[in-house]
Amino acid sequence: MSTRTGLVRTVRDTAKQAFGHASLLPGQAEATAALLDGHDVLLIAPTGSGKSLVYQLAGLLIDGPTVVVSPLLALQQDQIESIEASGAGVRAGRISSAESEAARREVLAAAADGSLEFLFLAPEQLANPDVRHQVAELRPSLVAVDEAHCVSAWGHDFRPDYFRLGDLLEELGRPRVVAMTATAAPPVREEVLARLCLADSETIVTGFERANLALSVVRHADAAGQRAAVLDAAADAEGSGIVYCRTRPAAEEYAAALLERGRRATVYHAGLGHRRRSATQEAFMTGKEDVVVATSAFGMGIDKPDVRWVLHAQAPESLDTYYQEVGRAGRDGEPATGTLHYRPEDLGLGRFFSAGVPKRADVEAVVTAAADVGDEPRAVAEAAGFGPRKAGRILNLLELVRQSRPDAEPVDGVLELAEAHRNLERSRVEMVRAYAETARCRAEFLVGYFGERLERRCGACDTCRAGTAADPVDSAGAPYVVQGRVRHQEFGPGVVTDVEEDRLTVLFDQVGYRTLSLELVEDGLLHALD
DNA sequence: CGTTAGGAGCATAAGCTCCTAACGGTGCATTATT
Repeated sequence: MSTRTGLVRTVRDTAKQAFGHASLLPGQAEATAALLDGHDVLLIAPTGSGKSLVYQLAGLLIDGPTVVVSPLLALQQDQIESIEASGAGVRAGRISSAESEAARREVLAAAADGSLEFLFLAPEQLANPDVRHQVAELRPSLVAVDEAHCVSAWGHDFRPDYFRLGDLLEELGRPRVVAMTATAAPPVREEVLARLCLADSETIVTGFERANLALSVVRHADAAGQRAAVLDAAADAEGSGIVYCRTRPAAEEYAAALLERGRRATVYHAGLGHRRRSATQEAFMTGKEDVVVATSAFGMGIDKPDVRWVLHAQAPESLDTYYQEVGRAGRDGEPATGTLHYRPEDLGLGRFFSAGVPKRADVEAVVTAAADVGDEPRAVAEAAGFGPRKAGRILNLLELVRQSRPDAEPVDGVLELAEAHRNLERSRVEMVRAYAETARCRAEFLVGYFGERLERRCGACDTCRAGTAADPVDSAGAPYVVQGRVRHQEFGPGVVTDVEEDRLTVLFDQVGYRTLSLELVEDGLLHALD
């Protein structure tokens, strides 16, 4: 009997005694036992699969307080209430801009005397030196990073403190870390592991397949036809559903048109104010509203089991986003649909939103400022005369250059890294095109994008039903295998992410995803490394 | 990158074309006003 088997037994006993769970879901015991065994863990499991229980169990079983890093204040509130109502008899609290100074002192004092086990905060709080030092003095033994894909998705520019999270956790005394997310394609996994410095870690992945979800794509030639088709589909679809739009005006417009057609529809986006947003979410959760027409703001924390359909009025920015959004349909296991209304022109928005390469002069200004005033982002922003976001992004890139290529000239290094990142972002947009235009099984394609393999085609998507989808290629014995390292004469090193009969897709370090014809590659253009 | 709103030009005038400029997503925290 290994110690791991004994630890799994301990975890199961605690789940039963403290939380009243007679059995655990796939991955829960395994992930918790790995933490107890002294490892960091990257846990990739769908929403509703009980990721939270992993850090809750580990938090109870490991001495010392647990810090939970969570991106949204509303999400933190839900989790705190759920812990305090769980029957485990432990307290949870948080530090955020929504609490008074007195409330913050009380929470810190309770954590220090051991009466509060779980302390929630956003990365921006840890970026504040005062808060960070106070939290470090609690000697936290475990850190849970919830929605860990944010490190990659938001860290580069939108919320740069996510990018520094690994360094910030280092200053808490390097506690054990469990990073949790519902989706992470290989480059996202790699980035989360690297940014959070999870060296001696275990990655635990539970199923990506959603057998009850029928995927389809409707292609449009013009915007008017697209709009009409979206409205028809959303007006007639049975049960509750979500319509995803790319812009706020589009969401407003579709919601109004659906209301006019007699559908109980309401709009949700970040321009609407907190009160109205939480009212909309509540109305949707309780079934008072049938349809929510939303931007990507409507997402994290939405766990309504009986969403019957998710409809994308326009192409999403990436398949990572798409899987998250479409995955909100059919959590109850009953049949559900995910339909993408696709017009190639809509991919242009993805290009626009992905960050460009900064100007050389701006990079030079930040490098100079950092040499003068140090690495504190706010100080650098002020010294360089930039806004915090612009300065933060360049500073993040500079930090990466220092870590990965200490001998490089900093300005050139930053520009090269920014270019590689832009290439990756653009290639991810191209993967949306590839998904929309594929003749293969949609589910197989999507699951393959996340580095997993579907043994047989789903049988439920539009291409399977139309008979165009072939069975998955058996790559055993083939020269290129999924996850294998390769080197291309022009594009450099990369990892194979997909193998088809006549072509393969490779994620290159420098240029992102590329789909290559096997025929063209045969003349020594691509070499398998091992 | 793609869409659209608005102005200029044309010139029987009204409405058409052409051009340009502006706009487009996700949230933390902080700060100044009611």
